[in-house]
Amino acid sequence: MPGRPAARSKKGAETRLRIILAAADLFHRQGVHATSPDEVIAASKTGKGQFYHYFKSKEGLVHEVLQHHLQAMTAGSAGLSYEIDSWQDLERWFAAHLELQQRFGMTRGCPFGTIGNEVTENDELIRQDLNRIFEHMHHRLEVFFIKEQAQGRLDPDASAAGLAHFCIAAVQGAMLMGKLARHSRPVETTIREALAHLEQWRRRQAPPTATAGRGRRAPGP
Amino acid sequence: MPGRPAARSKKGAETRLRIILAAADLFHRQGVHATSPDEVIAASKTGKGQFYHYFKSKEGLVHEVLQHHLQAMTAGSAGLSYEIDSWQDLERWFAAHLELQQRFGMTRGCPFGTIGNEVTENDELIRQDLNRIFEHMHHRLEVFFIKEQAQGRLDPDASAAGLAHFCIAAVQGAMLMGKLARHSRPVETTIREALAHLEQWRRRQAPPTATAGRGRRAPGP
DNA sequence: CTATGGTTGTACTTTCAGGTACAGCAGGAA
DNA sequence: TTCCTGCTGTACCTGAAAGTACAACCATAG
Repeated sequence: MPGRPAARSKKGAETRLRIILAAADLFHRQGVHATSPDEVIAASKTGKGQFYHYFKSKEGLVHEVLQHHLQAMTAGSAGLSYEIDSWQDLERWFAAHLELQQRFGMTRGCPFGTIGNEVTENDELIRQDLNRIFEHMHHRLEVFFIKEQAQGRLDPDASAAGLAHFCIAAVQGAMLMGKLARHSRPVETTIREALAHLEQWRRRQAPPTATAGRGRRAPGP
Repeated sequence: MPGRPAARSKKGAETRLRIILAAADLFHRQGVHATSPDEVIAASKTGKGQFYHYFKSKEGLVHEVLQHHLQAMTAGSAGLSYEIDSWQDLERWFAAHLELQQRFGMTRGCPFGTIGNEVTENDELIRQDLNRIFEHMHHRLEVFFIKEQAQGRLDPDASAAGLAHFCIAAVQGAMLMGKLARHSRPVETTIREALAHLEQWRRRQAPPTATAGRGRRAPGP
């Protein structure tokens, strides 16, 4: 039970949320290290009193921001939908990342990747928070792939978990490239290739007859 | 012509290099923002005098570190070979990233990705340095793919530039995931899928007869 | 109305990041 | 030798980042 992380009145909850949202935006724009409490305070139109009333430290704020993101993801209220129940949803999920990048003039990456790359060996708590976020994304994707396999719309030889990692990694890496290039082409082409790869696994029931083992599996160990 | 970026004596050059190498390692471990000049000075066994004698500011040091990396890449003296002249070389290139991650106990990502995600709109110089580094990697890969196409070992319909982006993004994203998960599985599986995707394009001359247009192309616009 | 507990604003403190100033040294050229 | 120039060490300075202290507010339960 930490200091006093929660607000006990409606007004307090609003203030707290304003701080979290302002911080989330600043973290996305410039990362955690480059963002000072004073900046967050200014952006959220609050004061130092409130800040340290609701968050025990800057690290505590980061933690709460990530918790907020995670909650938004699970609740479906995130800016980007992680409800993936069809291939079309999956394509939308990819496209949403491209749009996210474009929305900020190609100057930002993924909020989680931005924060994630700042993590060091001392930031255990934050690292775990981020890991949970990515595990959640991974889980959503994996479940979708497994379901598709069960429905016979995805090669049963495919590794659902592996494909999920692959999708996330492609998107994360692509957004980094796009941000550094200040261009959306890296994102577009990477997404295109990633989708093409999924397309390969898709609808390939690997009839045990002819084409089996013709190099379609990922190379073994 | 900035202050005095270059060393004029052999001893000076050694000191300068010690600082660059120490900084490169610290940046890789904990990022730029989390690394202070004092830390670099301590790690390189030098003093403030030397530091500001050879580098006009911390940002200047970052720039020089990246230039050093770029030079190492072009000279082939980087820890990781970017000479890609065969599919085996390409597999080695992927594998080298996995080894890099494992060498540090899965606690670090790619040095460039780590720095790259810290870049904001104010760090134009650094952003351009990083972009050049990634462009260099991209160019190496693209040239390889083009050559393979010329040799008839890669589908001429493939986008060499797109595949290059795809490879880099996959590796970058994978290393971020691996660092956050403190595990190498995300990297392994992502690399596996990426290679499987390349395998698809490879040796597929798309004989204009039978299999043409059977969903192998990336989806068009 | 008045305590009581949550909420808010302001002033202060501490530490450290980043950088300057400057003095001393070293080693080759003249 | 004595310069001259580059190299090295130390002391110092300034501002900002992070956090503390505390007083005042307000809302409402009793």
